[in-house]
Amino acid sequence: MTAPPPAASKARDIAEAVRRRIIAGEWRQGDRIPDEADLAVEFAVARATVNKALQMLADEGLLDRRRRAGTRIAIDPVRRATFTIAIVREQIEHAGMAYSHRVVAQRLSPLPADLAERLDLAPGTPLVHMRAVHYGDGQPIQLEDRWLNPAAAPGLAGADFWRLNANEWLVRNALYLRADLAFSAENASHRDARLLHTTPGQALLILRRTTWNDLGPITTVRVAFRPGHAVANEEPRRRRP
Amino acid sequence: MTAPPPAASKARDIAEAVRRRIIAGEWRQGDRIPDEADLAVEFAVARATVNKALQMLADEGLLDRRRRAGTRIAIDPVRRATFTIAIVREQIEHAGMAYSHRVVAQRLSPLPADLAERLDLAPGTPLVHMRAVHYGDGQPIQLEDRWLNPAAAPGLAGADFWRLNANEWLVRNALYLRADLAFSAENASHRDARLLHTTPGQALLILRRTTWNDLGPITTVRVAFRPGHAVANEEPRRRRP
DNA sequence: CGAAAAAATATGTCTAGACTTAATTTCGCG
DNA sequence: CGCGAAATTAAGTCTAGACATATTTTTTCG
Repeated sequence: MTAPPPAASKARDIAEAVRRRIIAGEWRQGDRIPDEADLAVEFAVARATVNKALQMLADEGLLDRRRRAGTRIAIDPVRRATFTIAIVREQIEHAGMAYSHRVVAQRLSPLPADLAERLDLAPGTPLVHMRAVHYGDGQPIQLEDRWLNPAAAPGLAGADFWRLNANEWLVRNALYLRADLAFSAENASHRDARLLHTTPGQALLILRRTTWNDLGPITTVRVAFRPGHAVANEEPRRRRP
Repeated sequence: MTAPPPAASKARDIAEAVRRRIIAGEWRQGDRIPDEADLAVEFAVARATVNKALQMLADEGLLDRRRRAGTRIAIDPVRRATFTIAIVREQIEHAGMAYSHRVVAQRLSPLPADLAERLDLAPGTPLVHMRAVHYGDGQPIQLEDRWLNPAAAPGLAGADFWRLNANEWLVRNALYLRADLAFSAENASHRDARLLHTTPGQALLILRRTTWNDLGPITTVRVAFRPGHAVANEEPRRRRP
């Protein structure tokens, strides 16, 4: 009736059954649930299958599991949500719009102090600083303000970001090991407003992302979405249709 | 030096090794990587262990796997990030502040049309509408504007939200099966500004969340964070210290 | 040649059993 | 009674082998 079921499997069925028991109040917050061996008998499966099912629920934050202590319903069922950060172009084209982008500025600049701290680099280190706007059907969709660390992205010097899309170049050439990201909101500056075709002061959703690899920080970027844009979570894991 | 390593295991080691090969460019975007059986031989482990490792990377979005077709490096390595939405009180107390909250309004109201669509209910259906402010050390931290569906939350009628924390009551009494959430930004209304001790027009980070169970939509809430607040992702999975 | 049928193959999932490890419980001793 | 050592327990992980299930590739036949 709504979404395609996430494919069945014994493990998923068991996870679902346990989830329902918790929701139905059969097992209550803080309670210990039967151990894997007992559940394996009840559901007539191998213990490994029960383990997989309970791991899923623990990853969601619904269960707390500890060796020897057993599995308990989380006292404060913190819930985790997964957001997918796709390549801008993909996003725009996926929405059926024609993609284009424009590089507004690009030059080697000394790193400001606030970013230096975030990147764990010395203030004043020269990084490539660039700004670009991404358009869908000619309308600005998002604005990126990016600092690139040549030391951590070999080949960067040769890349021509006036023509290429930095986001895409990075995704293809400088995969990262770790990423920090955070959502916040800011009032549009005059520059933001001009580039996004809106008015100064307009509330903008901001995504800041910093990525790292073995060689150090690769890049930090501030993405400002066009007014009204929302970033939503994806449903559990959906297998291909 | 940075974060505690996410605990070792053969599966995680293999995932890490594969990730590094991709990052090092040994295997390139779109390429097929060796199949599970070969990797199992190479790493001298059982195939199930390789399967687990590759599943992890596929969940992250780094790999694309298909039966018979094999495993390929994702062409557009979409990356997924997990955000944890904790209970406000927990969050505030965790930050070392004294928690308090105040219910600003609560009454049965007919559901507005825009929310009716989101909730898949008939417009005008009477739901409980409430607004509350959450404080840390007396300063407003977030503002919630919530609509509750008594039909999906048995026991709601008896709950006293003038004293209890709705967020917490819900978490403890109306666990959900599905949640939609989305981040956006809005300029503070006069009411937002008054309740959050800020000025109208100030950019606010907004989180909208709607939860569902078998009986239908349970609640939909608009959370406005205090100006400057950012919501960050958590690092991969961190086991307890 | 082209379409339908058959074979091959890589991942998906499960099982039974074993060993490891963190934590709790029990026990023995001063 | 208090404390530390030892036993116990439940989850964490791995293995070897099996079967299921999408797909792709090959073969067969009209």
